[in-house]
Amino acid sequence: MGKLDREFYNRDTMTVARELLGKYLVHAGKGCRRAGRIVEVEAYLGQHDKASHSSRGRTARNLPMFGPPGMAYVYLIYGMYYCMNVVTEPEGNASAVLLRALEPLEGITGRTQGPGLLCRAMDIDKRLNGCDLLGDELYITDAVPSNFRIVRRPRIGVDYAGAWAKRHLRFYIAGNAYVSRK
DNA sequence: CTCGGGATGCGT
DNA sequence: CGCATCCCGAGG
Repeated sequence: MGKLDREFYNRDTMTVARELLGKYLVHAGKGCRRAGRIVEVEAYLGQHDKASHSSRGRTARNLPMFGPPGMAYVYLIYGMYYCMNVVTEPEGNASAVLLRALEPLEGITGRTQGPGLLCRAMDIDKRLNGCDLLGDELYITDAVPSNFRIVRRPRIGVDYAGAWAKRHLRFYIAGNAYVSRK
């Protein structure tokens, strides 16, 4: 299974989000390897998206979002969990896809239903912020083809974002047991 | 510098 | 619904 290349990420964010479903997220750490199948994601559509961290312009935290596609944007939330995004679209568009849930494949002990648990189970934290997903530590690979239906729903936890909160930018694999908040 | 709140998850 | 727990980002 090949690693996804730069051009995969350098596309329309909703397309990347949908196509990430079913792919494999791999964290090859020191001596241990963790992997899971991506089953739930959310799209964040650039600076005009009021729910996006990039909506108030470039800041210290969201810097990776403004960089080239194919990089990881990892941030701390509520003082105790990390969330991982993959940066999409050409540099400067400040768009990304949040990885919300995985189906465990390899080396995973904890739960993976939800962005915070996903990062904990995959041992993903601030150290991996800005990491290139075309490198050898953290990356996403193609998967064996499988048929599934994709469900679209409003994103979780962004009620403050007005009209943007209503848009169906959360995507998940229909019927999958590892999807959060079904 | 202070201060309010957050792309969460868990227990009540 | 409350809360843990801490960093970010806005404002003075």
